[in-house]
Amino acid sequence: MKMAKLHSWNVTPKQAIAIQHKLRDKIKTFDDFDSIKTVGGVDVGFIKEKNLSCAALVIFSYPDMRIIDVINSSEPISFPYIPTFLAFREVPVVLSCFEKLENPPDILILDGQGYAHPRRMGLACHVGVLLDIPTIGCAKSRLVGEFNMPDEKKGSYSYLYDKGEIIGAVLRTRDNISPVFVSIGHRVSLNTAIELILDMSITRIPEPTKIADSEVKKYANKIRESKLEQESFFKNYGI
DNA sequence: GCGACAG
DNA sequence: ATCTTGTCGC
Repeated sequence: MKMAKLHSWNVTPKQAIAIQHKLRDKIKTFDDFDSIKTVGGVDVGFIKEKNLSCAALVIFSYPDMRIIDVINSSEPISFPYIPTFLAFREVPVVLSCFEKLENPPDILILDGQGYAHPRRMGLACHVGVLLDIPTIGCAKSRLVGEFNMPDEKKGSYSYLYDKGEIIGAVLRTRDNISPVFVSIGHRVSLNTAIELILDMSITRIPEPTKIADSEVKKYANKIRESKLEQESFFKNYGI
């Protein structure tokens, strides 16, 4: 798909903050999409020895949730892991997956926070705004905000608050299993985000994220194996 | 200054 | 995230 003019990814934390502040005004906190026919899930993995970040973007038909496409890509690691700057580490390789895609999914689920971020610009918002597509953030743990534990029953949730503002929801996707943290990314309301995540969850982690996670691990292992091939190749040629 | 801190 | 074996529980 076509990409808009992007900002640099080779930045200092101070520049990263400036970028987050600038992009923050572009977030659409309301539903802005037509009927959902496809949903996507992305996840990123790292191979430190090769300084590579790899990603898997899985596209599903909706609501039947059949896998209709799997796209992989890898890029050099360009940024360290620093809380609140996750996007600068993971977005580059996610975008390279989208460059290989003709049509983006109607909704994209990311493994991390969206609006539930100190500057309201978590991973899901960053990807959503840059590609201008509907996104939802679903994280396994909290970055910021206060909340009361929701009831143990699947479907129950409580709101995540920060500085007097609702920034997301703590949602139970399974009975008696630790909740997930849902927040909007772009062009989706929080209520819709909660409903969709619940609808796409069979186990604790929503299917798009779960499948993307297994796919990226498969892909990363393939790259690790090819490393052995490369080494033997050099050996065979006496390099 | 100290503690917290998505993946 | 990644490194790693067995093990407790539905």
